[in-house]
Amino acid sequence: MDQSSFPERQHDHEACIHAGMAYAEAACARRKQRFTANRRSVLELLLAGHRPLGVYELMRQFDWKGRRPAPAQIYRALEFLESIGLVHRIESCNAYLACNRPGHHDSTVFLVCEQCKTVAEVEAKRMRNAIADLAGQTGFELHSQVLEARGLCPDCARTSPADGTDH
Amino acid sequence: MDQSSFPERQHDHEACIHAGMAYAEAACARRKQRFTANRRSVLELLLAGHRPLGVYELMRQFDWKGRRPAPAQIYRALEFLESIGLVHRIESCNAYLACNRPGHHDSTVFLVCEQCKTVAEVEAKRMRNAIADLAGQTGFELHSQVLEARGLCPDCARTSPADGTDH
DNA sequence: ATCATTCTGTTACACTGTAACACTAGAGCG
DNA sequence: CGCTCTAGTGTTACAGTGTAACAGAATGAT
Repeated sequence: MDQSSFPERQHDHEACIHAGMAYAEAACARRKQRFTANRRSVLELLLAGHRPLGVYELMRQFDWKGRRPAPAQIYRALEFLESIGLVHRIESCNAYLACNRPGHHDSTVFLVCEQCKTVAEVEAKRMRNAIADLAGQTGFELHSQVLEARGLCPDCARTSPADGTDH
Repeated sequence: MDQSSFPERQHDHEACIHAGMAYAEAACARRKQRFTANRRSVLELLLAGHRPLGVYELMRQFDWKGRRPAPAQIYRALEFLESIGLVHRIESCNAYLACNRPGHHDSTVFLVCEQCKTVAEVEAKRMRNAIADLAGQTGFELHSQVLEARGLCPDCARTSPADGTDH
């Protein structure tokens, strides 16, 4: 139930969790970095949540022998996971999302639903290139791009019509 | 001194402050809203700062009979100024910027310098349209877009070369 | 075993943002 | 003019976001 036509709902969630974990293991092995329990837990929570999670949300969900980790703990894991391209910060939410297209991390626009908070990642390499060109023309040395669209996913748009009175 | 070729440094700062204030007066008159002392002060600070300012920065600069306003005070003014299109929140900085092209508010990409924190606003209507198309294709109901490029402005790029060892 | 490095656990603090409530200033009206 | 209604203010209090710093544990290299 609760399936729809919006991209990020059409997938096998279990499979995508496994794929994410496997990608992380591989990326760590390749770079000779450690995939520690801390990092593993945070990634698991993000993959399972499947939407942007704030740091306090992560802290609360972090089942850790009864105690709760401090923010720094979470931030370290997030920073690491971002560095290997598995997690994305959604700036307009102050929250973090497990990337479901690891590796394509840098050619994506995020469509953020303001109601149900789901995020779709859509291919947008051309847009990224266009911005790189724009920047280049002014002599700006581009490091990274933040491309986020905010609105309502198809499901929520249907449920709460924008404005009935558009006559 | 300190002039350069990057777009947002080529302007008469005094004139742009006056233009901003005048625009605000006009917009308020048109909408029958009040341009109160609180709102005026915040806008003046942002226009004078000419780069994104955080709320605490604004609070500290707010000269207010010796006392300091609470955050809510500032947020209210910011919310109002955003609503009339004179101020933009830069998501990737958690900070606010007085728009130097009031009215063109929605057809812009922000180039944020990670070193000196200046922000250039460059015309990008086509990019906005492209994203609107992308969203439309998936059935996403678009409300707003966050388009920010991060990197080094030409001045800072010159000062701190990206990487000498690029042979 | 030792040493250096990386990561963890922790404290403490600064910044960002919101809820709630009593109060004040203006606008509209009799 | 005074009354009332509303928008905006001044304030307290708190929740969430993010970083600095440091001691100690775990790992990897020799």
